[in-house]
Amino acid sequence: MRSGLLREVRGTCLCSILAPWPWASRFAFPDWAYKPESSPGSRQIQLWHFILELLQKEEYHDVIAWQGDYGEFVIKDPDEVARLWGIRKCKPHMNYDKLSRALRYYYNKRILHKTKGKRFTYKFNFSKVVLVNYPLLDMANSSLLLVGE
DNA sequence: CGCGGAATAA
DNA sequence: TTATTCCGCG
Repeated sequence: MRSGLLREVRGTCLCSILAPWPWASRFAFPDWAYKPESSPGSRQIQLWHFILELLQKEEYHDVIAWQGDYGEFVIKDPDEVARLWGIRKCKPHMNYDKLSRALRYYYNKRILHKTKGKRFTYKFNFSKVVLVNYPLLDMANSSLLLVGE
């Protein structure tokens, strides 16, 4: 996969977070963030997977990037993110209005929530997401994953 | 902008 | 079920 960024925690493949914070190395991303569309069990690419994908690549730091608290990110260029998402999903008429509606559906699912007052800023509920994706993961021994929420 | 209902698609 | 599309409201 992505050698160099990989860590092994209780059998679960994790990738170190690519963030500018000094304490960033203490945290990690579960590998579902990098799960290819073709992998067994996964259907079409999900929006939050795509968001994580962009967040993980430094070439998009002017488009979308981590900023603020752990799990918090800012969409610096809404039109560009929408354009990229539209290309990925073959939806040429995608725009931020529609993309943001999809993000809002994540609120009830507890995958994301809005950082109120901060424009284009959302925050991942990593602890919830990880529990959902890795129900058997021993959270007591994976406190590094529980910082969000 | 940000929100969430409603209809519809895949 | 996860979006996509459209939209009225604050």
